[in-house]
Amino acid sequence: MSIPEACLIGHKKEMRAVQDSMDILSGKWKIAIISSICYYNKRRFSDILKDVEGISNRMLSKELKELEINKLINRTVLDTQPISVQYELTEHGLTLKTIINNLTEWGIAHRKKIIG
Amino acid sequence: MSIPEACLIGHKKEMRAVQDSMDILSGKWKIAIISSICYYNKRRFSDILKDVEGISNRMLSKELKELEINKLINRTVLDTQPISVQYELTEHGLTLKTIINNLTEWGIAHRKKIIG
DNA sequence: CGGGATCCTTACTGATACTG
DNA sequence: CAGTATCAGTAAGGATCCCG
Repeated sequence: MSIPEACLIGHKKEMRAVQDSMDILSGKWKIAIISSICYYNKRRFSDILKDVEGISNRMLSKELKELEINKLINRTVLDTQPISVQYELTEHGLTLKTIINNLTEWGIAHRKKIIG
Repeated sequence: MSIPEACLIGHKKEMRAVQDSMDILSGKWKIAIISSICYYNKRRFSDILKDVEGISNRMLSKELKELEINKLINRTVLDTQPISVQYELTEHGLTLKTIINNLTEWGIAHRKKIIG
């Protein structure tokens, strides 16, 4: 992150970038959903429903749709009986892996800090 | 991230860790607020209000309070006329720097991808 | 300047039931 | 199984005014 002297002027660009990320990732569930898919590589609707504690199918459906629109995940209908749908991260979605890992580590560290 | 064969069992622990992080960081503004303070080291209320586009003073006030409760930031009242209040990251809050940087980079990359 | 209080609108969300 | 539809409650957020 070697940041030049432009620091003196401001960080509008960085702030904008963070906002851009959050526009897509914010919301109560998105990160958790992406994590689920990321950790398992491929994941079905009902599996994600179990991974993400507390989410309703209505919300999951909606969030998955948004993630698909933003090209972070791919949706594949499998020809099973009954039907099943598989989600996986796109190449672009995979670039979030670092962030997921950071959040996982930070969550663990934070929990230790709180509990003791 | 060398993950052992425990993969086969599941990733409940990691999922939980991510959720723990998000419980504290989610919300439309928190990450942006932390970024502002992080990038400038010390930042006053009115400055953050300008950095975080679109936030209202009511929301900023509320979010800052929550971040303070979670020990991510410190609040210092400066003895100026009129009064001013400075916020800075705690040691614990500083551990979020990696995540902020990742989000910044990802935001820039994502924008390039979308615009072309 | 840094908020708090009030009011009001919209977005988010869960529960439940239903369909291909 | 993987959603969709409807209903209704809660919470998030904005605008405005006020105060030390």
